[in-house]
Amino acid sequence: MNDIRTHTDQILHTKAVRITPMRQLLLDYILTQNQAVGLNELEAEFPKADRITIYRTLKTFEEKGILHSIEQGHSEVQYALCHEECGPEHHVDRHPHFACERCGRIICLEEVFIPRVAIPQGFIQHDVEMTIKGVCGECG
Amino acid sequence: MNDIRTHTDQILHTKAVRITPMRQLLLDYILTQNQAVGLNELEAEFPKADRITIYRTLKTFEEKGILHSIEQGHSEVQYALCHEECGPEHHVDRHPHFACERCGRIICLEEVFIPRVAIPQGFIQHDVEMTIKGVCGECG
DNA sequence: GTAACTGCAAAATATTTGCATCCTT
DNA sequence: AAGGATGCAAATATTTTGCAGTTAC
Repeated sequence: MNDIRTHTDQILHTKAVRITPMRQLLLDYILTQNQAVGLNELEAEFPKADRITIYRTLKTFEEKGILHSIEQGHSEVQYALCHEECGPEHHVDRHPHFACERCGRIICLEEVFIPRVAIPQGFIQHDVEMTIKGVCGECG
Repeated sequence: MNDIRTHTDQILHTKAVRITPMRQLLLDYILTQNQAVGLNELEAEFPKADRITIYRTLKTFEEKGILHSIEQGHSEVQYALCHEECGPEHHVDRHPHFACERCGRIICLEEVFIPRVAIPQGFIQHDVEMTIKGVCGECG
């Protein structure tokens, strides 16, 4: 327990994000999940917390390189933990995401490398997003 | 001009979608674009058309395999033309999309093949979505 | 002390459904 | 004729901004 808290503060400190109770609370929770989380889930998990503050905390975490966002489909944006090297204006989360059609979970496939594809002449690539849709191991 | 109209009707007929003026209008327009379109663009292009009808037309086109949807980012869903083989419950639009950070256009990279990546044991893959973000040839 | 964070309010944007009427097949 | 499409209305969901009070550093 204390380890998690310590880890949380460490992350916040490393990424130059002010340590506040709200941020500790949210990051603690996200660290225990091994799937991406969305705003609605966090709001349900912490009913006392203000929805807008959670929203802005996620945005801050994304901007500072603690979380990365995943666009899953016609629903809500999901957030998952970043690599350690991520920082402001610098994300290296180039792994695919798996979106389960049954349970709706978004799972980071961190061990899977996204192959670089050829883009047309004159185009500049900054980032890639890859989402695989199907049925996860627990639902299959 | 007549060629486009004929082509439009051909597509509608082939994909078993009833031919109506609204659908001809929208599909005609989409056929002339070589980038993905969104609901707002279509509404602006056809001010007399009902927004909800456009919305449902896009949904129908997607369901019947005429258009496929692209989730670009924290904005609106975009739609682009399908391959000919696409039909209800059967999409084969497995090409990457390029999202330009300057002009916001979504361009289908139809000639680029999405490499198949390894997914964990027990997972079943149904579909892939890949979006490359950067600067397009015209903006670079 | 200062800049940043929080909570409350409110708005802007996007997505979706109901229903009566009209149109395509 | 019958089932599907359209337009009007309205609801739901999602994302975003403003501002005053509070807090971390």
